[in-house]
Amino acid sequence: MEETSTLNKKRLISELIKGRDCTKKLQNLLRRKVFDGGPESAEDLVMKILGSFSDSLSTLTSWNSGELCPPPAPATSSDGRTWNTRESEKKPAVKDRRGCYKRRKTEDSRDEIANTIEDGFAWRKYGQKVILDAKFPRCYYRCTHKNEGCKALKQVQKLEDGSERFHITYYGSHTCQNINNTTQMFSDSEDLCSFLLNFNNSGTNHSSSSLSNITNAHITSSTDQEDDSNAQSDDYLTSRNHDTSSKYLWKGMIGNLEPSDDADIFKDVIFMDDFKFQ
DNA sequence: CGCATTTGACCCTT
DNA sequence: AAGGGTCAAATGCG
Repeated sequence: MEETSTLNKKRLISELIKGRDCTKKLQNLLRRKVFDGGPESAEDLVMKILGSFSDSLSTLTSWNSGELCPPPAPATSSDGRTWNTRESEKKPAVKDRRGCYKRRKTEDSRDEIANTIEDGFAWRKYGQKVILDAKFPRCYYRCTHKNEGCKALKQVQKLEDGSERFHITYYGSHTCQNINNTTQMFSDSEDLCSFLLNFNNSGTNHSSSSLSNITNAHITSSTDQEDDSNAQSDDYLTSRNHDTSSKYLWKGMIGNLEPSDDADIFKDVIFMDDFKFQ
């Protein structure tokens, strides 16, 4: 098991380095506006980058955890639900199944670790419970627009690792017309990853919830940015106009490489639609 | 006064 | 029976 984790780590790092190198090459091509010809065309590079991200994500999903580090031991819940390792660790070594009751997981439920409980939606707290062996209570929220039929729920519990982060579980999608959640779709790396996941997996059957676990748990770097990739993100992203989103995508990817240069790269806006995928 | 939060009780699931 | 999830009355706040 330990060896597997190490191998996964190495593979992940390798893939990310490959992705970075390809992106740099692509950056150079874009500067020179060379989109084909040569040993590696822009499209080739794009495909390599996507492949790297795809492989990385596959590696991450195989870790089966919301944390960046691989779990010390396999943690599969008996009923196939994807609850965090932290939670399963708390459980005594399974005498019976009493107290194992969890809210049923649906297709559009997902976990995330965030620095703030703010996510751009209006929530109303409807309960708080002290959880067995948990240091902090769990708070229960429902969408303020419940009376309009919106069934979105979320649970918030502070992490016990000493940080000021929260474990947030979302249930259901917002069916209300909540404001402030349709802007800045790709304002941070989390949005970028969400986009990548949807884009890159559009032809596959990946579980969106499991993938969300990973992106959301791993990329929550800023404290002031809203997590508006909320429960509705999947539908939203796939239906969104790619002209705009792709621009942010590439800005995000390349901007991290050479911050001083990225402003020039998109003077001549290049959309992902300019390339042909599949 | 209207809305949000708190909190004890009850319900559901295992 | 026990723990987690939800309800709803009481309370607080602007």
